[in-house]
Amino acid sequence: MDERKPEERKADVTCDSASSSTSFDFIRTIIERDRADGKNEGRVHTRFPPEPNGYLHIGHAKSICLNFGIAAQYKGLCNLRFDDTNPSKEDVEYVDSIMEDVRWLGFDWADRLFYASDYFEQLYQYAIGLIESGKAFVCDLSAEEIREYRGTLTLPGRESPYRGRTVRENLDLFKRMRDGEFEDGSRTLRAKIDMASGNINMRDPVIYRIQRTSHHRTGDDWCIYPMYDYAHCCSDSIEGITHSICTLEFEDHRPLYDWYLEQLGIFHSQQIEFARLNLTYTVMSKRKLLQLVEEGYVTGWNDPLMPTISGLRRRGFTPESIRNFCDTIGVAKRDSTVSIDLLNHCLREDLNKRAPRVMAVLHPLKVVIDNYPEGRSEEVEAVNNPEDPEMGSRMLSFSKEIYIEKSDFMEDPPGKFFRLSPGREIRLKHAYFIKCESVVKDDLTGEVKELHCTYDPETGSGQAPDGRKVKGTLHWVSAEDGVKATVRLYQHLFTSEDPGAAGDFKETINSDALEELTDCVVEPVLTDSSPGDHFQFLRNGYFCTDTDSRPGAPVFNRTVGLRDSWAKIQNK
RNA sequence: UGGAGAGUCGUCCAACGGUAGGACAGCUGACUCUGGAUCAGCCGAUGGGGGUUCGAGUCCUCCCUCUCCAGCCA
Repeated sequence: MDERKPEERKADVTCDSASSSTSFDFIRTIIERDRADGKNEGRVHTRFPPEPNGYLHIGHAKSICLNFGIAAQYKGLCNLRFDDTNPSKEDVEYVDSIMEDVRWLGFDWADRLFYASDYFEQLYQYAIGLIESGKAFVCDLSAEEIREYRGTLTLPGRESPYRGRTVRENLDLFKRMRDGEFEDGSRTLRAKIDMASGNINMRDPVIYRIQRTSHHRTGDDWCIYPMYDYAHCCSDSIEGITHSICTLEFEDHRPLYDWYLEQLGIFHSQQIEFARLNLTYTVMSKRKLLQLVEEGYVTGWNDPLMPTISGLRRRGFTPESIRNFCDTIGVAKRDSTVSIDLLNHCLREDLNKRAPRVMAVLHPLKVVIDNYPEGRSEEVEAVNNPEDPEMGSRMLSFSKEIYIEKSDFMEDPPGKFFRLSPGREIRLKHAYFIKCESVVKDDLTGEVKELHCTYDPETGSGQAPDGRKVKGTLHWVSAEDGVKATVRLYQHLFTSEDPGAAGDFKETINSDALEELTDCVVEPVLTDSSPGDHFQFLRNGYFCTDTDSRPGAPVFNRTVGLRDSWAKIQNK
């Protein structure tokens, strides 16, 4: 009984009295029903089946979270299986990166790492069975001819002239295909189904093709390789996969998936299709991502601008935030495009709890505190994270010259500007109130070069003894021990919410997506950070140390900005 | 009359035939040594027409719109 309600994740949701308000997505609904029916003895076994022909992206994360998540929820298993049936596009580089990314996301396939290529011999034997039962034949039509014979979406196809070969002849020819007697592309093994089917996948699909390409795992053992439709369902069957979850574009392939398993009479996995993830301002197809990499629009698969798992990781995303995002978006069958804002929300939610706060000035403006004693410096205490007292505090040194953010000063401010301006007093975070007394400008350009302020020694606690208030609190870095740093700011990679909508997606690439600031000044603690460390740069956003960072020359990526209500006011 | 699938707030996801709910975004306000966080409130949807029913987002029917499929890719 208990195992019928394994909603562990939602266990802490109030389940008051009779009406259990738990709702399942359509996949879990199917699984619940299957379990209730005793199908597969109640077993739940899924798999994540990437083709190693590119890096994983956030869309894959949705599938990974679904497959591994469902397995965990129902105390089942989830395999990692590489769908490596096309050696011309695949590479070990991708195999390695995929494993790294799945692990980083927090999932574990234990000892269940498989490759479709593990099953090549079994698949070959199955194919012989198909030939023997008259369900497959060797076809001598060229690729072009097959296309012609296939018909069109509205017109039925014609049967191959080789469709009537005897079992004996097919067996002989298929063996010789394997033995390498024929040219690449000269023959195929095809299923004998229905050339008039409205479903083009059923018009005698190719099962095996001849291709002399070294395979990254099987080397030159094979010169024939099975097609996806055939290899995938058989692999699922061999592994005892109960629920084979894939994306919507394979819906049309399900009849073929079922056909192969039925003809073969082997364990029948159930294919279930869901809508793939689309994100605003993002392209998600591996083909397009490959193009961005190969044509140099980004620095690589792990460019922080990329929606790849490795790109998001370098950008500073956490696995928790991605998993939480995948839970939040749910799963359904309708095409949808999730707002990138939701991803960013999940990110901030996580980082807000865990990222230590530090001060970093991105666009420094020097401030001289005229009444602060020359040569003196003092230590002030700064909490590391107001959300989590356990993260403790650190000491900062404060002295006569500091830097503040250029945008925190306006000579002639509009009404709702709460920051520094001539004659106005603000608070320096963790330190004193200062008041702007005068402005030093460049004679030629009029640019503000330096501010002269006075501080109130009585306000060291952050409060004024006389009770006077300030509107704003600014972050700052002491000029004396601030460390110079490079900071990379990112915008969306595309200027269009739907990059592919109006023709070529590359035309909507945002050439200003990366802005590199080389004159930033950060707190000295940041010199010790290592790649991947997360921080909140107070009032600026969440940042992480980049892999390009070097001792004495730190580099940070802005992972995501803070919600900025001042920016909203300005935009009105 | 090619086949398959899908239509619920701006966006995602919910709703045994029984008060259309949540999240993000947006807008107010409160609070704050981050214009952050937090809290409170507001805004806002069943593609259309018929039908069944005491009652329809849900069932039937007709229509409309959108997505996918013509690789020896996956």
